[in-house]
Amino acid sequence: MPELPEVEVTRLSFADRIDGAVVTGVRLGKPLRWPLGIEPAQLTGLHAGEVQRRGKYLWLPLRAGGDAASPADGGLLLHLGMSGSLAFSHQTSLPGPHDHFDLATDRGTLRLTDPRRFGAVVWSPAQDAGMAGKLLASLGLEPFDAAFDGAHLHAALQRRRVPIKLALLGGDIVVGAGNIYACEALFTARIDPRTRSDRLSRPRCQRLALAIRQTLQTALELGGSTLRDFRDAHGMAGQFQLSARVYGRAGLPCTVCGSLVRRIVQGQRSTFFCPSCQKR
DNA sequence: CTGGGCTCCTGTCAGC
DNA sequence: TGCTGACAGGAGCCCA
Repeated sequence: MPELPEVEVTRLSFADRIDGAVVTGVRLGKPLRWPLGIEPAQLTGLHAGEVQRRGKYLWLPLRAGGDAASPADGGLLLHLGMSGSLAFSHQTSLPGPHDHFDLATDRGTLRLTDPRRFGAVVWSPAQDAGMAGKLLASLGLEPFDAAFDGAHLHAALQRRRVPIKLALLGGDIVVGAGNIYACEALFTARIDPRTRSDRLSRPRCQRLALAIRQTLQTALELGGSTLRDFRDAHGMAGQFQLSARVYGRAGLPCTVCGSLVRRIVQGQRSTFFCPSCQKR
């Protein structure tokens, strides 16, 4: 589920409220992708800072408080995997079978619900150290970073021979576009998802860079996509899926030309595209 | 280094 | 109604 827009919508929905909260306890459910990496009791008493996002990861700084740096300082790196969602609420119900992490604070409880458990909550001493450092190190540019433009995309793609759709999903060139938004951005840029990355001309890379930004921006404004169960930390569903032009529309007419949208498989994942609008 | 394929786990839905 | 298989928004890891 959660691609950049959903993660950002989630972040925005609780960032103000958790900033400054003091941890009062931690509850763990079933194991997630990786172990927490710290004794849960050691988090009690730490002060939460501003939640940040990097790609599809969230980083919640936790500090001992006071002015001086403390050996206890660090933070939690959170990832929603395929089916995760976060809720931050005062009145937290009894944990259900898919509630695998609760961070109780004096301002409410941050709860990760994740049926498939591909998500993660991992302690690191800093964003650029430990497990977080390792996971974030290989990420590509943020799509809204000024440095991400057609020239950058073109240069990066020159070194790749995989189909462009897979290069986008890789996340080491540009982060944030997952399966839905990669399909949608390629449609907007009128590029066939099977096109070899190194065959894309500079003008087409320019179009694609713009399309990626535009697609993610629109999704953000619509509150993300809710295909099955995505909710932000207020429990709100997203609306982007209603405006998807190719994703999930196999066999339906293209909204631009009327040709039937096709579904193919790339890297064991579905790709949707219009064979008429999108060129190699 | 690149690229391809597998894997983690559970839920849902289509088809029989 | 019940069973089976396909498929699902991510991405690390192993191997050639």
